[in-house]
Amino acid sequence: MRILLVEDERKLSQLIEKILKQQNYAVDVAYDGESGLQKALIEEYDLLILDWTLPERDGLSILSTLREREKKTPVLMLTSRSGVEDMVTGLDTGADDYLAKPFAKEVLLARVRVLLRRPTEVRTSSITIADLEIDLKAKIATRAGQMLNLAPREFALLEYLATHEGEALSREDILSHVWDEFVDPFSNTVDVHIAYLRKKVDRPFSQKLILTVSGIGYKIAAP
Amino acid sequence: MRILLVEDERKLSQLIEKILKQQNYAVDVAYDGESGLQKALIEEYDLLILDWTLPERDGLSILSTLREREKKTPVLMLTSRSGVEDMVTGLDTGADDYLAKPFAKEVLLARVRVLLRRPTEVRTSSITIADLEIDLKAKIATRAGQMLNLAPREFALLEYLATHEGEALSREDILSHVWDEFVDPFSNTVDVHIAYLRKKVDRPFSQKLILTVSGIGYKIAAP
DNA sequence: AGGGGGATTAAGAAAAGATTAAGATGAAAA
DNA sequence: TTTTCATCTTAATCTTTTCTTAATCCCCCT
Repeated sequence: MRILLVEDERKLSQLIEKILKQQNYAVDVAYDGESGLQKALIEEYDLLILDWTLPERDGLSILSTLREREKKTPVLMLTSRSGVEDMVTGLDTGADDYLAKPFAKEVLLARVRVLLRRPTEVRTSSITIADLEIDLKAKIATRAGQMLNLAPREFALLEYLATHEGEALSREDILSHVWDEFVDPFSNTVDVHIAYLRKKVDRPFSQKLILTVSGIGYKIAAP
Repeated sequence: MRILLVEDERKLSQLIEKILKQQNYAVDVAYDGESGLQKALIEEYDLLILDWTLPERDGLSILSTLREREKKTPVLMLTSRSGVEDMVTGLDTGADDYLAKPFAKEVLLARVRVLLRRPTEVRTSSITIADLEIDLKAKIATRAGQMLNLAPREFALLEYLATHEGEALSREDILSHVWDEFVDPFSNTVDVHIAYLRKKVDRPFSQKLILTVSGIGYKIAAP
């Protein structure tokens, strides 16, 4: 875990650096706002610890600049001010936490741990087959960057095929996974919906992805 | 945004409930640890506010049980203790923040905003989608610089949609995050409020941002 | 030529969604 | 406390989209 500390008071910065390094964090230190901002922009940190009052450029300014530039790194603001106003401003500008000086070593470390465990990367639940992309969360399918306007059942059908890419699926399989129990098992509704899907997914493009497996059923696969 | 408050002191819980509801949050309240835990396990909350000392089961125990069960809902711990020890314990058990009683209203709200904002996206207290801007702190929405006069529930609905930009949300999802536990789950009230919101957000403009995902629900997205 | 998949299409049925109006509710003002 | 006003919910009606049925077409094989 890599942490950038921006703090101009040498005594304090050395102390914090030592505390963090004892915990095996990789720590970079900047002693003024301008160089702190530069480092934060260039390098990829897991956490920034910013003092509020700094020479050149204060912590709040660094923070808002970073957020404008879409930098999502968690930020812990450090301050000697105890005013409610400042704290609210800091948090609303995009800080994730706020710590008033002086603080106990253990409190600092607990806060750091909270902010570092955050990388709850949201797994983008999407499937890609050749130039076809299926975003399961947004319920959007695109091919060659072009949005396909699929009806609910069409999307469900595509989703089922795509989660079994390359696998030949029987009509019964498809029927039982994409339709509910009340559907007539002798109807040709799967064929019809495959046709609908092809009209949108394959017809406008040269590469066909939805393939017929004669005597069996259908499958989807990159060529 | 739906919040569960677990606090046994009636005076305080009523006060907090009022403060939060003024901000258009949907608030459920539990007055002891056991029922609080049950609610937290069953319902989908965006934030839990837990008092440390509670009858039946204390806040820390609720927290650790939830984390064992893989519930990742953000947690704000409330406490009258100011001890460093307790705070460290709370944070390390999985709390995301910690607030010592007594606290200022504005501080509580700032903390709540931090914990409610989108974990993946840039952390600021406003959301922009195309020319639509939503100020989560001031509870103001503007489009093309023009102020939209949204009713409380309309704003809450827009806020929920916007924090999940691009994602198709089911009516049940929406109902459970924008309304509290006493709403009738079979009513069409979501549809109606979507219509209200559209009248203000989309109708006067050419680009439609609030989209229907047939068979699923709704989503908000830039075109 | 006939038969067995399979593909396609149109039309009506069914489901889902949009819109409104009216009454209920609840908070602020008088 | 009563009145007023904005907001919310219910329920009915209208509109749009989606789904299924069933008829026809197609193509390959023997």
